[in-house]
Amino acid sequence: MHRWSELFIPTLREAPADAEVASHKFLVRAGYIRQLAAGIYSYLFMGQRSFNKIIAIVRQEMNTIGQEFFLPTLHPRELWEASGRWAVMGDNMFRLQDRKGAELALGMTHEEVMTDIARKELRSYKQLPQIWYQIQTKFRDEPRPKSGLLRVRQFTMKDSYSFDLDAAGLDVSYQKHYDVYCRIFDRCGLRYVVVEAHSGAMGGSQSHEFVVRTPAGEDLVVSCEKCNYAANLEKATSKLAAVEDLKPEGDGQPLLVHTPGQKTIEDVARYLGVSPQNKIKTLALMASEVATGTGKAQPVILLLRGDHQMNEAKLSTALAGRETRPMQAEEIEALFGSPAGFLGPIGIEWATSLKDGDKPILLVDEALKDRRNLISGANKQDYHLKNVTPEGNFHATAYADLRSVTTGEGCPNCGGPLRIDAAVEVGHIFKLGYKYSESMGARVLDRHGKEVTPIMGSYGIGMERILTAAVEQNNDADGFWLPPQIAPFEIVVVPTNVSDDQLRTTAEDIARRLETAGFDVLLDDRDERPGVKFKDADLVGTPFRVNVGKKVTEGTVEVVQRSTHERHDASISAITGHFEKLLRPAR
RNA sequence: CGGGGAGUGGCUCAGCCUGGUAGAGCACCUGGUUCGGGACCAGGGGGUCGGAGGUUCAAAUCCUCUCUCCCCGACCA
Repeated sequence: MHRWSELFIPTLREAPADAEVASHKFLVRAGYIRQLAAGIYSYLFMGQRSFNKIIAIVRQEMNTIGQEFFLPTLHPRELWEASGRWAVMGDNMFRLQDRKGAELALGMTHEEVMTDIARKELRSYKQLPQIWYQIQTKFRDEPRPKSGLLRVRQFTMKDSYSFDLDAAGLDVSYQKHYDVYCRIFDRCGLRYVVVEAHSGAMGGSQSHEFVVRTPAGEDLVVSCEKCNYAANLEKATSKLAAVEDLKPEGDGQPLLVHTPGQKTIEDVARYLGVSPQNKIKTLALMASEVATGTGKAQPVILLLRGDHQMNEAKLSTALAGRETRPMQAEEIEALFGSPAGFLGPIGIEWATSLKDGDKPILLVDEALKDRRNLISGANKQDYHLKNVTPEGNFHATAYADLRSVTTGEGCPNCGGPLRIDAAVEVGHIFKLGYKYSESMGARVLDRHGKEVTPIMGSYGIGMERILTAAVEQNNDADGFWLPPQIAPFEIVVVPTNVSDDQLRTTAEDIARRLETAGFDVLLDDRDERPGVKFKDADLVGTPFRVNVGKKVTEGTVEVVQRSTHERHDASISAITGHFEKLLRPAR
């Protein structure tokens, strides 16, 4: 039996001064975790107990579709060179040398190791499909760890990898993961949403994120108030309300107007008495191949509607993964012959395709397509141009979706209003395609004896984020309560006074019977005043409490539901049946 | 990496400006009273004031350098 008096559950009255978000404050106060360094945490008894329950759920569900492995966390450099990611991962990868000076990395993800096994072992289509997973520590040297366990440098991930003969097979593996992830998060008691996501540095074609809405989150998710559309902000699109174009002025050709000192979109719009929606926003960037840093940078000019924001993920997609940085003042002068603030697309010869490496690229957001008589910078200090019409007065290298959706715009499916919420990403599934199997040389023979490259998927769950998200979703001024499935204890039994023999022995008896019935029970046998015990019980995440007090003489105790503070009397003799109904309703 | 903030007992903080015997509350130990929402009384233990260097008769306090942590930004499978 778990007796509080003998356990190490170091609760704190006050939150540590450096904790900001609820989950961080409460996990520390409840004695679940302690910090060792920035983004590095120790799990104490209560934290590890909850964590083990989460792991058990994930393992049990994953075993229905895949096979559990356990891969090394120490990776030789050569492996990462093979996929090309030794350079790509940059400072985010922890690196070290062995005694011989050979270079190693701490694993931040395991595509390389899994693919290495696949390329050495898989020979025939008859061996496919395969789904391999592990629950393992990952190391990422985040530039800025934050928010307690929400963004850390060492964490535990369930990562899985699928190998299929063809795209149709990948669809099946992907869907299996989708379904299993839903079961996992359901069983963990999370309120989550699945959103379309940008596949980012992982590459690949399709991707979904499983996210939990909370202000503490770092992701922004867009969802429709009317239908079930949901997408990460990096991916979300919207329908825009029509904008009325300006009337042409003069002969309808671009018309120079003096705008002294008016640099920002808002300034110019106000000065000229027009809406920013009738303005062109011109952004000047330099693009280069990721990682090499050696290839020459190519100018990329972005045009957006004046009131829109550029979306970096979409830009990265439009540029086929090349990375960008803002142009420096000298580079702007050299290309436009004008200082920033008065830039525009006219008077410059643009590339006709993205491959055309000698000329600057002009990427234009789709929201500017078919617009007329816009106002842009004139590439001349203190001047702007009126009557600027895309394809009439300049030619885009390409049109693309480059802007971020904003609240209230129309859902792309149904037109309903979109909302944007902060969220924590707890799971992510990717269709990787051939990126790793191709670069690392995994091949099998198909049924015709022809050599083919298996197609891959990769799938991750941030294990501690399940705990963190649950705390973010279930807390109040006094502490938090976890869903019973992932709580370190389901029930805490609290005798109000242990020096009263009857209360103490009754509490012991109740705790023992509940434990025998299969519940995780914590008996608070400490010689403390009731108030102290109640406060602690409310703090440490147990969803139910049994108060063993004066009413034992009547044969009853008090059952308190932590989430609502609702309390009701229950008969001592029928206490196990009582909790069977509360906690095991399905049985 | 840019900007901001903070390091004083286990926790939360005061003291620093204006240099002069290191403090409070909580926690902890002992004894007693108490016992349904973080009790009270009495006694007690515990601090290289993040580190190094400097100024000074004298440094938690002033100066220089440095380390660490937190927040905002950049970044982020």
